[in-house]
Amino acid sequence: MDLDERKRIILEAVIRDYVETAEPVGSRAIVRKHGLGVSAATVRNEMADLEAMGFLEQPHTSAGRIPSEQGFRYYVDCMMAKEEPGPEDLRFLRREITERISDISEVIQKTSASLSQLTGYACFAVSAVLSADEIKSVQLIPVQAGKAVVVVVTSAGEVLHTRIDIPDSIGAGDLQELSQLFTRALKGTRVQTITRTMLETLRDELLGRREVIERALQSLGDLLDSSGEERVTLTGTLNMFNEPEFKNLSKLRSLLALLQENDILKRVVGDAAVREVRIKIGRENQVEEIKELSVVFTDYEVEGEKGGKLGLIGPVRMEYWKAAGSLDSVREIVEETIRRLIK
Amino acid sequence: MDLDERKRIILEAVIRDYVETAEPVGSRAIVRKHGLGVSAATVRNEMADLEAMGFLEQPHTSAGRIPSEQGFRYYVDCMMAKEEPGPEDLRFLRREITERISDISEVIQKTSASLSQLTGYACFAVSAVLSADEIKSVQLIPVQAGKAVVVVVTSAGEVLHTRIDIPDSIGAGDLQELSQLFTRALKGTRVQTITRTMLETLRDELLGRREVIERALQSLGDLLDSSGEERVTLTGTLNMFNEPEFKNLSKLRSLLALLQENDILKRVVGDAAVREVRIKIGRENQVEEIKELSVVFTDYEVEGEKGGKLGLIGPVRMEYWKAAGSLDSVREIVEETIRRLIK
DNA sequence: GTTAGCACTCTTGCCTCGAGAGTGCTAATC
DNA sequence: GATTAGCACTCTCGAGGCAAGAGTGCTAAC
Repeated sequence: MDLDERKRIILEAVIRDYVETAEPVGSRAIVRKHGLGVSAATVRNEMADLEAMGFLEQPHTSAGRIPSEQGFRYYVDCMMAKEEPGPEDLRFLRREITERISDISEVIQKTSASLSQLTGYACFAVSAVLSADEIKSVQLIPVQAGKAVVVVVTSAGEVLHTRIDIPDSIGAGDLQELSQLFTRALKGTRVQTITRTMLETLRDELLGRREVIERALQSLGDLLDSSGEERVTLTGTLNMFNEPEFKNLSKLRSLLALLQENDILKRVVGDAAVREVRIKIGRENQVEEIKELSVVFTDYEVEGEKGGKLGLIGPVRMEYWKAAGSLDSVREIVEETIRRLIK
Repeated sequence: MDLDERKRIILEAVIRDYVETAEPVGSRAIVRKHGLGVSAATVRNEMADLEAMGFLEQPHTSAGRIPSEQGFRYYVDCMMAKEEPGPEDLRFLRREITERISDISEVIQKTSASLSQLTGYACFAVSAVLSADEIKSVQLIPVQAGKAVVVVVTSAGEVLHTRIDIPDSIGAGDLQELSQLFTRALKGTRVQTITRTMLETLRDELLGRREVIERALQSLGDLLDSSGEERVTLTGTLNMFNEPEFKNLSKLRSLLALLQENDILKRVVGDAAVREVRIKIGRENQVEEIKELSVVFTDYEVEGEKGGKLGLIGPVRMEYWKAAGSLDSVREIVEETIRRLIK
């Protein structure tokens, strides 16, 4: 479906004005603002065509037009130029994301926070599972009679830990020895590739202190499993109070439901990792809860491997150009920052 | 200011009905529901008295009465009986808070979540700074060339960690040796009592590997400082959507502002730790942002020492009796659980 | 001290009406 | 054939009016 030049200009005008004002856009307003050398009547005819094609719609006769989801889709696919953040904003992002950062989850956290602040939309991040991440150390630290803490440190500087019970017969020296055994056995192994079977094999090799090993291995397994879980961060939801579409509680509620249900977001963004900005507009989202919202998101990679996801959530009437541009810039920054962290 | 029996009954009736329905309560409704052997006209006279005393107010002539903040205050101070959760709910709380818990912050997290689920209000927790908590181990783990992670484990099973840069000249063996030195020097020391000066002294004792030690001590100090920070957890804010007072966005917004500003809550609850349920109703809160909300909170202690705080946030029209009762019960459970964790 | 009765007040929902904005259509114009 | 001016038409939105409903305050009787 191709549009001639004038239709494209009019479609763009409607979208820009509507995104800005949240009001239906009339033919007069368009000639007044974008004065394109023809009269309002001509614009009206064109708009009627665009409506017939499904790109515009009317809330009621005698209101102006608003872009349909299909209209936004066409614009996003065929006409839109991404808008990168200005130099000032880029400096802000770079500073927030890279400075005073000590591990990856902090990078993600800061990225999400600063991105939502910058764009005025809610921002989410699905954390990376870095397969390049290797185990560096496994320690069993006694903390009280009968209790110890298992601490795993990875090359990215992530620290996983959990408590276990230990029999009284095991002393501090035994634990230290065990720590060394574990560390030696697992050091250099990629977190993702450690399987339960590997741990089983390890158990067989360490038959001596059965009980501790049993528990330690059990919780090690759990720890590593949990590190493989994708964590979801969501920030800036309060921004949305400024959007007029959230005056009625229904959309607001659907948005805030995301706060409680991590799974919704994971379902929205799916598994594919293409390192491009993708846009889902309103009902294009298969997930019922957010059919009234739009999601703009992208994947980041580290050392050529799949990382996590970053995205912005807003009303259908969203500044897709800015959202997409910001995500492009931020992805660069995040990838670089993480690369430096784990290298 | 004393009230005779009948006024007390009427005040209670107004409060109970209003809390339940969120509608102004009329004289007829009271005789119909609580039939106290007098006519509506008599109740009207009494209500006029109560209004004159400042316990009730009218949204407008010819609506029913609603309790004023002062009315709630009087009720809470002089008449209210706390309502503990039923056995079913207690079992739920105990299960949620005590089972499958591995460290204190998890206890707090779970407590907050289950309490907000149970009461239907938003729940917050200001984390404990446990002075009984001792350092058990300090480890320096090399993760990449020039990078190491400092891991501190305490007797309560908390694990603090941060990354530091190390000069290339320092090998894994050196770091291990340092770990032992640090651990030996700090083991058994209470986290709270470690001061910068102690760390300075330690530095002087370890003059040998200046640079690493410098950095390690620096980040150790930072780590311990940050562990002394009170962390704030807030859960169940979505519950509030069900309350009719949040139909207009202003109160909702003030509530959700808490999500972003931890400090607000800290300012509300202050520092005093009296291990009693305290109630702040509406404008009694000095903090501007939540003058339209009520806060019910308490402190918990561990081994006779100040722990953290737990509280519920709701509309002024709140079931104070249930909130207070639940907090009493939950405090018991939390104190016991933490005691078991650190002992 | 209590109650019944009644006039009064205020909200709420519903209706109507006019202003305003924008359209679609037709006929004239370029 | 595309463009435009003109005009009737439609729809929303806010204001104003009205009746119903709920609850009160006051007075006079019990």
